[in-house]
Amino acid sequence: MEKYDYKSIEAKWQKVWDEKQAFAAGTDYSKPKYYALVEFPYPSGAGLHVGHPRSYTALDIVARKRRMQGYNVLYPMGWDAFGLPTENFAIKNHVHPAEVTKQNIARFKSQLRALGLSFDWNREINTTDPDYYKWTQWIFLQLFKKGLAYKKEMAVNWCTSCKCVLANEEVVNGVCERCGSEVVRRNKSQWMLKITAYAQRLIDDLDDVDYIDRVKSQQRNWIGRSTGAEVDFTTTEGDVLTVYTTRPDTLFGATYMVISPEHPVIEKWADKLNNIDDVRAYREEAAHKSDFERTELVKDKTGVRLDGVRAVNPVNGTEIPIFVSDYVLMTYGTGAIMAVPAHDDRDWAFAKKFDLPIVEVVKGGNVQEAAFTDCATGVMVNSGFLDGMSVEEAKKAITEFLTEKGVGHAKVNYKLRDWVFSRQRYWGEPIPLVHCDKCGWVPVPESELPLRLPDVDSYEPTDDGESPLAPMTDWVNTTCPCCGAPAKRETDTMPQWAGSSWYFLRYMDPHNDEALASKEALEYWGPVDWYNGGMEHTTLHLLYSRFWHKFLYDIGVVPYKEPYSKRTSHGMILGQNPHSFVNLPEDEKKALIEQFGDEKGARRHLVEKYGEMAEHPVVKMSKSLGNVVNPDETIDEYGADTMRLYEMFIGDFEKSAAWSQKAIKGCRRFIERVWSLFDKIQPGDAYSAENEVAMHRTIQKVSEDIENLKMNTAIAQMMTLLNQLYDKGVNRAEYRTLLALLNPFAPHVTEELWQMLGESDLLSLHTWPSFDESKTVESTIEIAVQVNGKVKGKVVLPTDCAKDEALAAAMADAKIQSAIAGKNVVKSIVVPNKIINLVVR
RNA sequence: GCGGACAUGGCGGAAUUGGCAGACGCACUGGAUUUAGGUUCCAGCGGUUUCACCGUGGGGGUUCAAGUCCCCCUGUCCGCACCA
Repeated sequence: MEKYDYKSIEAKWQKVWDEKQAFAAGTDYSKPKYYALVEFPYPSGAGLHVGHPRSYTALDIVARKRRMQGYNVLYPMGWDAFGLPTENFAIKNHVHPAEVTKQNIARFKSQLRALGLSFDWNREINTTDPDYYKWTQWIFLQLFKKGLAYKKEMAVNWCTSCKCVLANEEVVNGVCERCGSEVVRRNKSQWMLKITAYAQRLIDDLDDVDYIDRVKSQQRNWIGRSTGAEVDFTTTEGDVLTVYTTRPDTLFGATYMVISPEHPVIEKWADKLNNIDDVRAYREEAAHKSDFERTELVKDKTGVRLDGVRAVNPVNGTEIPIFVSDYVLMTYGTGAIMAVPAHDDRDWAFAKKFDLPIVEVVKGGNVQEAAFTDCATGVMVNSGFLDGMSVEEAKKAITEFLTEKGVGHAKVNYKLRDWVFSRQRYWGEPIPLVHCDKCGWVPVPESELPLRLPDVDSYEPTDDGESPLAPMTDWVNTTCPCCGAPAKRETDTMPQWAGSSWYFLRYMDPHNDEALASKEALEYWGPVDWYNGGMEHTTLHLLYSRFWHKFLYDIGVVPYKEPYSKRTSHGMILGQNPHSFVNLPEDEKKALIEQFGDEKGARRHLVEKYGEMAEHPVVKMSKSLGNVVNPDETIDEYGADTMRLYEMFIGDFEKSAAWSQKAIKGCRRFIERVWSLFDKIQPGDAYSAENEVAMHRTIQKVSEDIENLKMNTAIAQMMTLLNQLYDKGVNRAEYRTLLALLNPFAPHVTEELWQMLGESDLLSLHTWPSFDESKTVESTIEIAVQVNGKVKGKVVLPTDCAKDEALAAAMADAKIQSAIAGKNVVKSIVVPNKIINLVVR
């Protein structure tokens, strides 16, 4: 038999699949459909990362299995190509971003093709294609027409390096998610999308979809629903200050109030405040703090008391002071709180610092030492008519009381904020709106879409926060579609998340120029049956696209309320840290130990030299560490089949895993052994008696494991089977089944071997093997026999044999007899087909 | 601080959900083939004082039986973070 020549085999079958259009999704809508989806990549200049194929291969396996099971499968791929890195590269190298995008896509595409992924390339999409973003703009216009897009002057997150506004979701620990630079607050007029209008539905409908739990809980957490009450406090100025609280039960314990530095009432009261200068100074200080500084100082509370105005507690008439402090946010609730230091950690810290009274209203802790925040066990005290109630009872009673008196009511709040939707950059979808002095903001007529990005001389972002499109007067100056008067175009563009918020719909009917997709296609293909992607998109892309989809559902464009039936998530592929002690070559380890006394000293030295990360043997791949694994080289050295198999075998799919240049060899050996087994095939149309159970078990295990993304154990099972076939012999029927099971994982080599068997059809489109559950069990089974819980012997019994028979066989065993000799068997447990345990004394 | 996940050989990881811990692979050790290296094949591979005992981060508990269930502790990772 010839040598396993993976290079020519892989090239050959990729060409055949392409020529035969083997993986094109069919348009026969009477067949059962399956829509498998992976997140389309941002085509960066760095090319494909070894992390990309982990997700793509896993769902490729699912898609290939579904095809073999007879489904009409849609497994598409495209490009999320708008975005800053491309624009920055274009600026630096004086090329048009469209040109950069084209080159990057070409590279990505050839890399993906080399992996043998069964994408339907006829349906390839690109978010920067005007025929695509025409519909992104169209959806935006529908949002605008329904009042869900609005422009607002507000404090926004401004990345000092990207010179661009960021969404809340793009700010991580006070710095830019993308570039890590400082993010500051700036007041700017921005387009906003009212995602908050969908907050409750985005929570509720999670009950109807099959997402892994951590995705659901992270989304719920991000939306942040809380229930409580709004309470009106009158003030000595007569104005009413409304607060939001989740603990209305503690109202009797409110000993002061705090308002946010941005609260409008401050300027209203300016004349009445004896210390207005101090208050203004404090407000200025707070405004100039970056998000980073504000979160840095979490522990230390600052604030200024409003001297001259006091509030009145509505339940007991007590006059209480009002403070300004930046621990109260203008963007949540009403921007004002009632402070109950006895039962809230932050209020407690503030009260201690400013020496304010702490009044216990829920019994159960020592409120002079720490706030008592437990809601489950406490009993109300010092609270008039609430005394003696539990916290839950008191919440209900006080809310009813406030409602009756007209000074409060139950209220639900969400942490979720509206989506800041404009960016002051070039490489994004133009926002299709025109501003007319007479008519205000007017949509570009739908017949004029797409509104194309004009060519500009400079893509440079500007320090004053204007879009690079702003100086393009020819483009900017237009006429009002409404009244014909001179008007100006919006020059901001959409954020990168726009194009990806609906792309899965376009795959269903990618060439339609009359609608984003036809009704029939939307009805047939949707919703996505299985969507896999990264955890980092849980609160961004995944939430945004659910929002857009619900909106499209509301206006009758799509016929179902959730876009994705099932969502799973893969772990990252990490690299070895070359600076970590355990990864050093042995001689270097020795040298360091000698130099610094012991391993501890050597490690300390490495931490001093390279920082804390030296203690982590496994880290993210990065150019600076030189631990980036190049997929092209890996495919060149081992082949795509080996690479696919290894990425699936590397570990638990949901957890991050470290790439090992050594471990990949095991997968290559496995394929070589499958190849070599070909020479040992005996004739036979049915499984041999010796292998039958193993065959059925393997089919069952592989079939089930694929559904649960347990690819590592599916492969282990096939390896076990292969070992047995080497041991016990293999016939044609067995070999055919092995090839079919392995095909989704290693499609090229199995296709080649299939052809070598004399088959003329494509294995990729052949039927998936079936198993008979009754044939997955052996007729006899070896059972461990324990004495007092310790294994003392083993007996071979017929499967499902009677308990007394099993017990008799165990007692007859010589080893067991000696283990229980001279003792009394006081109890015997027989679990059929599992274990026998004798309790002796 | 709040929420979630996790802890098993030298390493990645299995364990039918309470029933023989360490499947499968990597690395390693011996042997065979080979001029040699690589490849391939055979055997071994948790620990120890090896006819046995001890072993799933540590301590307690439930049970005939615990990696798996309960309580406490320690550690790691992730998400959110002054959200009232």
